[in-house]
Parts: sequence; structure tokens; C-alpha cells
Amino acid sequence: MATTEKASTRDRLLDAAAELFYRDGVSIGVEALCRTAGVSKRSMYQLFDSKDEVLAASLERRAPGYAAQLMPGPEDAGTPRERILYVFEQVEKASVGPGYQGCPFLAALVELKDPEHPASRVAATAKQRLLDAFRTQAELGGARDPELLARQLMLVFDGASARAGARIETLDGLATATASTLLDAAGLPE
Amino acid sequence: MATTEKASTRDRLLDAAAELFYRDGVSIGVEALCRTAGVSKRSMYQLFDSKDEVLAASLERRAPGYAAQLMPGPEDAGTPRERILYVFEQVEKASVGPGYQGCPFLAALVELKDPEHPASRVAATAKQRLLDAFRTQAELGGARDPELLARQLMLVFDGASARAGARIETLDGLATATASTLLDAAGLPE
DNA sequence: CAGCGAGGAAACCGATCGGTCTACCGGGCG
DNA sequence: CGCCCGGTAGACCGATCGGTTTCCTCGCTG
Repeated sequence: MATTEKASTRDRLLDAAAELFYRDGVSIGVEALCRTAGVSKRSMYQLFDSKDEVLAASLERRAPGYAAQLMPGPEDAGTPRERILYVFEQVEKASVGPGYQGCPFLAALVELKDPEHPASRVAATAKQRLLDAFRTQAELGGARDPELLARQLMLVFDGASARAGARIETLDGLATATASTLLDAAGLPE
Repeated sequence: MATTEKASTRDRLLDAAAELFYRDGVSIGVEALCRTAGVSKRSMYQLFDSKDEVLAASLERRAPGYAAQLMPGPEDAGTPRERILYVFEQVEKASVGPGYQGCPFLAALVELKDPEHPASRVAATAKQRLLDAFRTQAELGGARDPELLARQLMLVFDGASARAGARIETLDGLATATASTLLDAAGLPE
């Protein structure tokens, strides 16, 4: 079987969903979503039980690429400190893009408000993975309290992406500088 | 003239709006809003031009009380450091409440996505006031870079309230500890 | 070629959206 | 008393919501 087929109906739908939900929020309509994806509502409701499931699936699909964009590959050399700071540099880089609206997973959690919503569970899992990655690097770097440091870094990460996405902060080294200060205090050396 | 009259139509409407928009998000309907407030749609549309204006006005009304809850009164003694940390203690206290959904102003900015929306402008102003308060205290305390410190504290504040509101973080000293670390690094003494 | 299934177009469902408007009610005031 | 005014209740508007269904056209396969 070929690994490169033309994008399936499902793929087109989830790609459009990821983009529209991110740009316009979760209250975008099914009609507009299907029109954009070039997929009929009939097909959408054969693939998914509800709009909520489409949202959840689109976030799930987005997760690996999101992580890859933020995290340096396992091959890239670098100290734990460098690997952590790389994440914040990437956020700052992304945040200057014209369509930047902050972390899509946090946005979904804020908009849905219900932690039990299927999409909320997906989003929470994605955030958990970043927390885990921070903790792993904190441990490797010999931080005094890796769990504490990882949670602190998540505060900065989410604060920075939310504020930049809302256009009330420009970052511009701010996130990296703040993370760096926390790394210093945690005893994570160069 | 009496300072205590029974709540005016406008007051009842804005109080209900603040609560519903916060609890259910900005996409709550005008119908449900008016029913909850005990105000007819007719009255609402005589007082405001649109639902968007109601949202903006409800946030504006909420702002002073929100600030008062977070900030110690000007009479309360305390070093700048103590006054700053008080804010984070208050967030942690509020975040354990059952209906906590994070900072209502940041939530509105995230949900609306449009920085030009009238309610977004109100929300941005409210956030700016907290930033100003942080910077003032940072200056009073002799921080090396008061503007930088204030922006860092806002990252922590918004990250902490968003994550606690989304139920993916419990705080429990985390926000205060993180702020404290940043204060140390900025040279703001006890 | 015939037959079949996937999927698009679009009508349709009841409910709700933001917003307008009419009808009515009650209290204050001449 | 008679009038007006602030307000409520709720019908109503066209549009859209999430979701279902019908119809028809493709392209594949035997």
C-alpha cells in the first residue's frame, strides 16, 4: 500500500478543523467547517459522532506536530538547559506570526470550560506531555526539585503564549529570560 | 440622596452578565442572559446597543472589585515584596473555589480572539492596571529592572490563573514560590 | 456493461442566535 | 381622575446552530 495517497476525507476535515477552531474558536459552525474542508456534512457525521468529537480528533492530530515544533529533536545535541530554553525561543518565534493565537490546547481548555469535554481531555494530555518533557530535562540537568521546576516552566509557557496570543504582550526575549532565571534558581547549570 | 437604592435594571443586568459570561463563556445567549437577570430584552437593548457592549460594560464593572480582591489596600502595611506576593496568595486562594475559571479578563481575550472588540479593550486595560501595579511596587522595592520584573510577574500570574482555571494545575504555593524566585533574582529584598 | 458503494449537494428538522417590536401593566403626577 | 413612562412578557424576524435525510453522481470492480 502506498504511504502517500491524496489526502483522505478525514484528513482534509481534521486539517480544516484544526485551523478554523484555532483561528475562530470552538464555536465555529459545522456548516462553515465542512464548506472549508470540502467535505459534506453527511461524510463528517459518518466519520464522527458529533462536532465535539471532530474537535477532539483535530486537537489529537495537531499534538505531535506541535510538540515537534517546540522541542528539539532527540538527535540535536545540547544540555538540558539548552533544550529547555529552546522551547521558549520557539514560542517567541511563533508568537510574532500574524495568525498567532497562543497555545491551541490551552485555548480549547479555556473556551470549553468543561474539563470533562472530550477535547478538553485531549488538550490536557498534550499539556501534560510538555510538562513531562520539562521534568525529564530538569532531572537530567540535576535540578534541585525537577517537578517544581517543570511546573514553574509551564506557568511561564502558558502565561507567555496566552498573553502573546491575546496581543497584550510582545515577548521579545521575555519568556526565555524568565525561564532562564528559574533555571538558575533551580540549580540547573549551563 | 440614598446611596442604597434597590438594584437598578442596569445593575442587575450587568451583574448577571458578569457571572454568566464568566461561567459559560461569551457565547451565552441574550435570551438566557435576560432571563437570569430578570430584565426584558427590550430594556437591555434600550440600555446597550448590542450584546458586545453589554459584555464590555460587565467587564468594566467587574474591574474595580477584581483589583480590590487581589491587591492589599493602600493602608495595609507591608514591603513592596510582601504586597506583590499578596497578589499571588490571593490567586491561589481564589483558585480552589468551585467555580473558578481563571482571570475573567484573560478568558474574554482568549475567547473573543479579536483585540479590537470593545470587551477586549476593556479587558486589556484591566490587565494593564495590574502590570502597572507590579511595576510601581518593583520600583519602590528597588528592583534592578522594574519593567522586566513586572512583565515576568504577569506571565506567572496569567499562566497560574489560566492553568488553575482549566483544572490542569493546582497551584498550592506554586505561583507564590515562582514569583518569589523572580523577586529574588530581580534584587527585591525582604 | 451492470452493479455497487462512497461521498457531495442540499433540503430539512427543531432549536437558538442577535435583534426588533407590539401589547400590556403599574406607579407617580398634573 | 387621566396621562405618561419605565418596564415586562413575549411574538416575531431572518440567520444560523447541530444533526439527519434524500437524491444523485461519480469511479471502481466483476
